[in-house]
Amino acid sequence: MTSTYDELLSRLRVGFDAVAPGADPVLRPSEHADYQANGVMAVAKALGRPPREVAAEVVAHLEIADLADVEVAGPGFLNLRLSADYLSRRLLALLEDPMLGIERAREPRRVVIDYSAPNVAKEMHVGHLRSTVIGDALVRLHRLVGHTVIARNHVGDWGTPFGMLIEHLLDLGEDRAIAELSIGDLNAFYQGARASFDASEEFRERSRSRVVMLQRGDAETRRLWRILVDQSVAYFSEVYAKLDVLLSADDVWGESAYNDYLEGVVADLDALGLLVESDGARCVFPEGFTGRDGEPQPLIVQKNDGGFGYAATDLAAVRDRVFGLGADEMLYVVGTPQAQHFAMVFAAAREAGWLPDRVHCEHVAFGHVLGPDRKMFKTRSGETVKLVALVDEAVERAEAGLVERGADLTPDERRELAGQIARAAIKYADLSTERQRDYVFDLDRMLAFEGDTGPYLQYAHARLRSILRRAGDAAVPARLALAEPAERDLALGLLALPEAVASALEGSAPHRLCTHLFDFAQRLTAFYEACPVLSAEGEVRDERLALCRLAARTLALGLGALGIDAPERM
RNA sequence: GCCCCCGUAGCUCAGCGGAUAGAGCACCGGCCUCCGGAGCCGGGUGCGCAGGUUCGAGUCCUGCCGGGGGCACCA
Repeated sequence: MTSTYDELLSRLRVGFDAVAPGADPVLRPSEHADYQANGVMAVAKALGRPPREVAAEVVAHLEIADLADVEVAGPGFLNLRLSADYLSRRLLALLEDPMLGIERAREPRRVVIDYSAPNVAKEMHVGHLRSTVIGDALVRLHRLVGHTVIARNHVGDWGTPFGMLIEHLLDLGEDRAIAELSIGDLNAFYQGARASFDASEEFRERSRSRVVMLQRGDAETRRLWRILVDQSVAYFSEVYAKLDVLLSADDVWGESAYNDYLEGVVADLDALGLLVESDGARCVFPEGFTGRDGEPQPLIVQKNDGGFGYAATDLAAVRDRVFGLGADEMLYVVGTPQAQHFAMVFAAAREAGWLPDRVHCEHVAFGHVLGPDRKMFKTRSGETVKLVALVDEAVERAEAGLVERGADLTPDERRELAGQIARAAIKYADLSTERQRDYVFDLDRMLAFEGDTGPYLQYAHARLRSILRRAGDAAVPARLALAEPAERDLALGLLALPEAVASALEGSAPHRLCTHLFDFAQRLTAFYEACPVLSAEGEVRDERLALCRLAARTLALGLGALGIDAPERM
């Protein structure tokens, strides 16, 4: 179904084209009307004519009466007010549309989304939260509109630390090591390895030679490495389940997956004449990057010890995703400190011809999670905060809140609901701020049932479901009159969902959908206030129930696209 | 030294070059025997500073100030 916005836009284009072919109508939501078109002033300026005269001419060429009334306002704005007839038709169509008016992509793309990326044998911590949650929302949003998404969890499963980790595994004994890892005590394991490494020259020596054996593909060493990876991935999967994130073990495509291609990357860069040896390292110097002393900035693909830098892995991954997976689009959901690295990798890949212009490639960068002191979020003792601990605490507080409110639930139901509320709180707080910004992690605020929070939106949905349950079956009205302003405002909110989804996708910006859903929930409270539903009669009751059904589905679908559950009751 | 991100109300944050810059929280005052009060209404001259571009700038450009981050072999 074509969205209201697109419908209006294409009608407006006809009028603008008649006066200034190709001009952008600049269609926006409006406080002064339902929508406004701001393009007239620019056109008038270009033509050297009075704006209001141009506006009148544009309006004269419009065929839009079945959709909206148009009125010239101020210096030359076109104010559009959707007709009652159109609104009614549109809402009736939405009742039949499982997508609620959201357009499926005309040309579905293959989108590779790289996110989460924890490290093997290391705890998942608050630093992985944003990548995981934002990545998950982007996966869901792309799938919603019909793109094919390939999730890639670029797990850190390779590199020098594995010598130390494998030796520690041997020192502990396999059974005990597995026991430790399987209960998710990854930090203890890692710190144990670290302690031995720091304490013993003999251990360090073993670790170094173990790395060499690992890189050479020694079978026994690989088997031990595999244990570390498998145990860790199993643990990550538990964390993803706790967060209700779509990632599974099948999406794990760690750094090691590209090992076999690294030499080829270097050889091919060399053959292309892009490789420069500098201080013993083999580097690409992509155009336009300078370092500390104004010198060209290297992207190190092979270190002076012969090992491959992570740039080599990332370049191999780009090649694999473009030519192996046939990606049309690639999103890297990685923190903002990596901005320069990715800019250089993408630039180098483009220079090498591995990243064609047709492939949209974007570093979806995000800011830090801050503690109450506005510094990097740490525990009181200064340690990084485990992701599981974070979620568990949120669940406990949500459950305590349910107990306090005297929710009529069995303990199992209460636990389940507390989990849904806790995840909503954490995810929504993360998703609802513009991603490049840092945000302050404040559980009390994000768990609140009032204000711009996940639980508030869940509540708005549960309240609608409650009304609909009590209403029983209702006839679908033949027409929705929208006699009350609050009904009309709610209807406009329903119609704006496709724009919000499109906007979130366009900017890889889930917060735009969050903003819309919150705005929509506020329209709902105004609607409740002005328009009793169950006590209304006849067609008015049917109409309001239809609006409630659409509203409930809008919230459920919108929250779902963000990875947030919409429970029936709260 | 160079580069990137951020700076909007007391606090947390929206704001796609358009009209009088908004919301939530907190605070104050009102309302409601009403489908879930987890509510509703009212109360506010705040876009870091200075230039510039533009018919129009919180939004774009330049410089500065403040915060965070990056700049050669960790990933």
